[in-house]
Amino acid sequence: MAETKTEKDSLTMPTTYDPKAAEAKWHDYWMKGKYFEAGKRTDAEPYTIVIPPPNVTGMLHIGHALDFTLQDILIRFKRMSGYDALWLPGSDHAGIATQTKVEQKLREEGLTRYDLGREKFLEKVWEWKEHYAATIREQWAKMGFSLDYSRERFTLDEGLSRAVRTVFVKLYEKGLIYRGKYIINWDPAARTALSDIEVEYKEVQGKLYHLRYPLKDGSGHITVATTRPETMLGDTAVAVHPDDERYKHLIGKMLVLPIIGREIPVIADEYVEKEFGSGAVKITPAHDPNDFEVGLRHNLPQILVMDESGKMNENAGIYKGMDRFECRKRIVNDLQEQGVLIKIEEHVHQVGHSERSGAVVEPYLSTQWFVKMKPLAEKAIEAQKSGRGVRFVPERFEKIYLHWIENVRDWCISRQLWWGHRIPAWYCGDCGAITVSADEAKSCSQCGSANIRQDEDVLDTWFSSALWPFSTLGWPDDTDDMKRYYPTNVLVTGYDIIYFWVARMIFTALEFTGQIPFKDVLIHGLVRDAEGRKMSKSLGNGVDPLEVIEQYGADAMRYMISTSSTPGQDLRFRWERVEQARNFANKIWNASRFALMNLDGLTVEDIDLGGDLSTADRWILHRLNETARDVTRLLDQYEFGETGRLLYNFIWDDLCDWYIEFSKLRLYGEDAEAKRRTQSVLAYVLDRTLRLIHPFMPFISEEIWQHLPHEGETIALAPWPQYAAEWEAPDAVKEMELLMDIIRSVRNIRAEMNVPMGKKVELLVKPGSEDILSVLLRNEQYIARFCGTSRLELNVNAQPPEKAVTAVVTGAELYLPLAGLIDIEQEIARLEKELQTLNAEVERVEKKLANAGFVSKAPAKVIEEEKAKHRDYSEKREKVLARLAELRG
RNA sequence: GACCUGUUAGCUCAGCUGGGAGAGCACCAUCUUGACAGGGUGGGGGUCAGUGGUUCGAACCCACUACAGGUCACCA
Repeated sequence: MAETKTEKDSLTMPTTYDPKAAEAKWHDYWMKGKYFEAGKRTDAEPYTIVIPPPNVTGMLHIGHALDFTLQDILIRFKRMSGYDALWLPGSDHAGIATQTKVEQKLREEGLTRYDLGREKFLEKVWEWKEHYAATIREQWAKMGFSLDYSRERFTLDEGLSRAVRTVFVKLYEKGLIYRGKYIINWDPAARTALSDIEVEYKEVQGKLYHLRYPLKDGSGHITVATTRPETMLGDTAVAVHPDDERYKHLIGKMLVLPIIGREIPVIADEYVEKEFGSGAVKITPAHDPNDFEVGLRHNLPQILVMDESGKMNENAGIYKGMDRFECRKRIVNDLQEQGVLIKIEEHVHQVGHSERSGAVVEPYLSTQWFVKMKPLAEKAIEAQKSGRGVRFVPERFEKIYLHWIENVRDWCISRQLWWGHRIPAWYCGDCGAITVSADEAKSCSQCGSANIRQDEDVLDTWFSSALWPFSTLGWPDDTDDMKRYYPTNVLVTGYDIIYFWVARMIFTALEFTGQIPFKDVLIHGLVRDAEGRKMSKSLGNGVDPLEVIEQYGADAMRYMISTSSTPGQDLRFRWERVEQARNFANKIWNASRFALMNLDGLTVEDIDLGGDLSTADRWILHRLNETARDVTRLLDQYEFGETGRLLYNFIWDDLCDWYIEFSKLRLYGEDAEAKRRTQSVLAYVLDRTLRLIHPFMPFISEEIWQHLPHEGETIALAPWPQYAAEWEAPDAVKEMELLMDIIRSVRNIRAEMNVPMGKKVELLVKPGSEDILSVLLRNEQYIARFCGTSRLELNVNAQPPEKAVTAVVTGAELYLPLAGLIDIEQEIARLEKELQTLNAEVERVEKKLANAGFVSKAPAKVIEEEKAKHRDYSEKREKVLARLAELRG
């Protein structure tokens, strides 16, 4: 649908860009056109990104905006470059996080999940989910993301749930999933198990309590130290090092545990370090991971002294029912009274906290499901080290990934929650066997009894996230999407979830698809506040992307956030930068407005870049060509910041400040043919420029592009500008640079000498500079325009008048006669300052060129450049020196 | 304790396989020049944290030091 607009359109364009109207309009238009649905270009190469699914816990924050914007830039870039681009959207059920939120809401109504029961509670969570999934979609729309909604997925939808059960069953059958009683990280607030990485260790100023346990035979005692005295209620031994001379004679003897009175043995185990503390360690197998291991080796009883909410249980005797921290206070008091507590030391140590609830994590003996990591990790390590792994950008994150996976321990995957994938395991009430099945089990696989009961627990959220890149494409079925779009091209995410997610996707993908899930992993940093602090609810320093959009527009936000980022590096959110981006959008808007006012109904068919183009025309086409080449290269390298700067400079400096100013004379001039050619170039360059900026600023580029002469329904599908050698125009570049040099030089003098606008400018050219003169003559009007005068005179003059200012330009002798405006002293001072800088430059280059090592070893190109600089600076310096001599008489 | 990242203009940051120090904001001067004052033009401002090394040449590579931030692992 080729359309041509007339200049009338531009009259309706206000002098500042109004993002609101354009944004709503174009997003609807894109959706109606289904431009982002993949699979239409069957002959094109696919390019796939699967979105890191946001949690349905709430609204998207500015960190999401960064992550998604980078993806949208890539996907739009690739779509325009001709790929069959698929950006697959979705969201994550986020087990603990979502359940906690809904429970919080219930609590406000005075209810708990138990009041509702599992089914009713889950209904509430689904309501919550629907609400936030819809909110998230609205936010995506506002940010202008080109997602393929026809393929949207949710981690708990039917297909993905089936993938989860399939993986569980297969791993179980391979012996890579097992159930067992181990020490796990227990969150007493959420009352669920956690995996190792869901525990955050924080440095805490605690105390080290030294306790004296008496020997049963009354022959003495052993001193042990602990940071958690309440766990002594569960002690079942005291361990010493087998070679420790101090204790050797006590090994095998019995101690009497104070308060409880239980008799516990002194055992020998190499785990104990002789040098630390007293060299004797109390062993609590049910409440400490190391003690648990020791307990297994020595067949010690495992005594739990707390319940699931962190309260002391019946094994704690008189402390039963007390909260664990309350109990600590009381027991310390009691131990002191009994003379057992002999010393309390201040002790700084790391204490694990639940990543979700913030509660102090309790190492807790409990029966849970685990994934056996070693065989899976080995495959992943092998793939990575043999070069068949994923490519991390920046590279350094590969080390972090490898370090983790090389040291990973078994993964606790069961959670005592309701919101999530229920574990597909059934226990037989008759024979006790476990039946694991991807489909609903009806009877025990061992004895056939129908008296079976499904495991109450659900799987860790990250278990389903780990399958995301392929489960979303239809796995375990061998779907068309799976065949076409897998493995995906790039995963874009923050460094904070490399362990949680990236690593787990890699090893599960290798295990189940035999391929890496994505070729590249682009790691970006975190968005921090203006002071560099992490954004958090408690600080209240978070930035709402919708507010940014409300104030400055989605394009400004996108441009700001994407171009402020360097791979792997955090960035600070500063409103000034959004403002700068908004101003940039406005600059584009106004440049376009100018073009539209002056295209006189030009159509696509009218655009003709052949024929006799002006120097400026050829120069801007050359610059556009270079810019397209560099932007393409930089985007392929994920250098968003550099790309943004390149486009900014090209648009603001080259296109607006130089080319558009140059074009005015021809657009306002009498020569109809020249005017038409310039209109062509202007329309063409603007069109291609909008395409280049479109991935960053989709709305404004579409809005303007639709007003311009164009072909096609949307700029989102317009072909990406390609570099073409035919647009190289070195001669035009050279001439433009000379002109710019002259103009800048004259402007500089104007400003320094306070020459008023409109004052006649006379340029004198020394005899012998005829080639320069011809360039000047050809561009007389332009120079006048740029120098702020309508009266320009060009003269050949061997002897400049005394009251003239020297414009130092390479290849020319230029003087501005400014009688009455300057005095000689002033000009001498100005020239001397200039001489100083030139001297320094010449000296630097001469030193370099005089260096034998440089001349013999540096590349020829570099030497040539230095020589050219030397000629340039020397020439300018000669002029200044000569002029100074003249002025001084 | 191990490792990682940073330290560049008053502020926030670029500087993409080593080759004359950049941007935005702020500051000063100036311009109501027919797209844009959210603008134009011109200008001031930096021993690129420090020391040593490699190199013809270092903000960039190597070593060490200082400071800031982070990750991981920890012994009761």
